[in-house]
Amino acid sequence: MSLAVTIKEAASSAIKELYAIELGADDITLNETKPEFEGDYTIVLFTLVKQLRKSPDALGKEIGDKMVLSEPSLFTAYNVIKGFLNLSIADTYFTIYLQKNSAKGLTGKVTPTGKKVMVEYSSPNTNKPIHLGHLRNNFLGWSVAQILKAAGNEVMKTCIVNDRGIHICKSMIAWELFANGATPESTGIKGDHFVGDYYVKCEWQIRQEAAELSAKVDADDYAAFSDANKQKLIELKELSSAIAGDTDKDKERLKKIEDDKKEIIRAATPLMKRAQQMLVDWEAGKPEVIELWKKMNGWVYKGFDVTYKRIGSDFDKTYYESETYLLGKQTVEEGLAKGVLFRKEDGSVWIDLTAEGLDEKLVLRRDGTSVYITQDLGLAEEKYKAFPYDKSLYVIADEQNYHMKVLRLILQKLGMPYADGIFHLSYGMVELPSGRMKSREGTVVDADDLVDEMVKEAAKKTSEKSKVDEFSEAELNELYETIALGALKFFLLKVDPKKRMVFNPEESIDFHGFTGPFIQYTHARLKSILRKAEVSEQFAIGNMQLETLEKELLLLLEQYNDVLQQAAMEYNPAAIANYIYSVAKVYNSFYTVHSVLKAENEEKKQLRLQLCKLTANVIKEGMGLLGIKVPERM
RNA sequence: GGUCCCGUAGUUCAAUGGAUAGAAUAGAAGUUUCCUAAACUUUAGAUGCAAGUUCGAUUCUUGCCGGGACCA
Repeated sequence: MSLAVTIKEAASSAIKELYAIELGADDITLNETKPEFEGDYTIVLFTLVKQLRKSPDALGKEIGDKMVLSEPSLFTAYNVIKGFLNLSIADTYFTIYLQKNSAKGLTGKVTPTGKKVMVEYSSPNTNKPIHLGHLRNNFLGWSVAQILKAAGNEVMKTCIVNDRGIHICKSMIAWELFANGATPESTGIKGDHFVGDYYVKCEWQIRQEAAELSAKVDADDYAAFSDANKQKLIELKELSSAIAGDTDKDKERLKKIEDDKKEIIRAATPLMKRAQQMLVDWEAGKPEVIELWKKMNGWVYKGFDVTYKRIGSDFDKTYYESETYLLGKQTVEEGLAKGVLFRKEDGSVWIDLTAEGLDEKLVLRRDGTSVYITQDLGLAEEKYKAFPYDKSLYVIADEQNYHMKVLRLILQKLGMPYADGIFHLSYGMVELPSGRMKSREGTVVDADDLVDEMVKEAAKKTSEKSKVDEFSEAELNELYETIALGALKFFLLKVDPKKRMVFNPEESIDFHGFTGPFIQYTHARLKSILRKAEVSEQFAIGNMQLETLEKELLLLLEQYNDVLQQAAMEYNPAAIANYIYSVAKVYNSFYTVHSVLKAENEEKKQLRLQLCKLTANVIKEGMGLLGIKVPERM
């Protein structure tokens, strides 16, 4: 049982004895005591005033007296200031804790919850390489899965690969047109980048064609368009000429008209038509299209494998959209039978979510083809069959909030037993100082490039510091990777997932302060000490007096399990990151003030060695939860 | 037009309704005969605006202003 819980229970039993009122641990507000006051933990008395009908000061005195009296080995003193009851915890509590825990690692202590949790994350598209935004997703998903495992859950990591669709066809078309049979092997370009380049080429070409078509449209040449679209374009033209365009509202309307026009023109370009046709051929299973598709996706997967391995993402099960995109139609049928869904006159199927404050939502087109949400309905079913979960997390960016809300609602209305367990772990987008990353404008930060650059930076910094002269080249390279990825992962995980964050390529690559390398460095220093002296587990340290910083450190270390539980409950790796950082920070302060190897006496030395060992363990495990390795030396 | 999210030092991030709002960076000033100075110490600097609930509000409610996302 953690110290915080122990204190709460002690308080609640004191209150019970004093006032014959039963309070649960949750009714007691417990904080760490602010440094300017005497004490370690603080009970906020205001919350108790109403129920116990006494002044805060009187309550503090009575409860404090009672607690110190009934558990003298735990509480050594108390004071009451302005409605706060500050309790001092006996040093022996910490020394005993230290002795118990320094020897063993911390993992495996948690009791299994018996709960199954599925975590879906990463979910890449096979038309472009992984970028910075994906990295946040990958790190977050992996870390949350790890945290949930550590908290005693059975976890299954899944990935849904978006391997079909019009965007995939675009890369294929461009490759056919421009590649002359080139391959990743022949060019030496990583497969995912290779394919991504053709996607970009295709987009670029489409824009050229669209510009030409647009000029024709402006000259009233509609030869390239169907009658219906010709009509629409003419209408749009008339509409826009009717708008004055000087107010903001007008400008907005004009922009919308312009966008509609662009969309129609884009769709009429030869390349878009070809891509559309290719998608039809793909769905029809046309052999040469399927073959090309397999070949190009194969290149992409080879590239992804390299990146995934490097950044440490892995999955227990991978779903492919090409295999799931037809799913969900049966679910729609069931929904119709149950009357949850309804069919409109044109044959399309909808769900009415107006009662929930949302709109009507299309779930099946009138020609019977799927929309995005159709297959998500089907995939949800598949996932539950494969792993009957209590919770199913979808790690998806917050731009999908509406979509995920609808998905969950539909499944709930259909009465699916797993619907309530669905949770959208929504995270904010990563932005650049100049704003949102846009692949069309080429402002996307590529993951491979970014990691390379950080490795280079890590190598430079390490050679400046040079405490690893005896390392082989292979060991050095491993160290650089460890530091670079440590910096990157920590940077992306230290922020609350829900919040949008800004990545500044120049400034964010930092190895000082609140960063991964700072913690890695602290760990290396710890290990350096531990290599120089034997830690004797048998040594009795039970009755020693603690220095302020020793106690402060132990107080923090003792909270490890509570923090883990909290992080698991909130699906929030940032809670771990913040905690580990404060551990490292306090340790560094301790390190400068007190010597371990040259401690005042042998007992102190042993105590501090054990303290070092426990600190190193906590740092290693905590960083492990974030997917960050800590080096033995750096 | 509708729904949702976000506004905290110059900048990037913290803060289960609790005490004088924490860090990091950038700025200023220091600390290497001693376990790794990627460290440590000192210093200055912030809750968008206006009401409300409360003993107490960065946190909850409402309105406004500003930024973003989505739906149509």
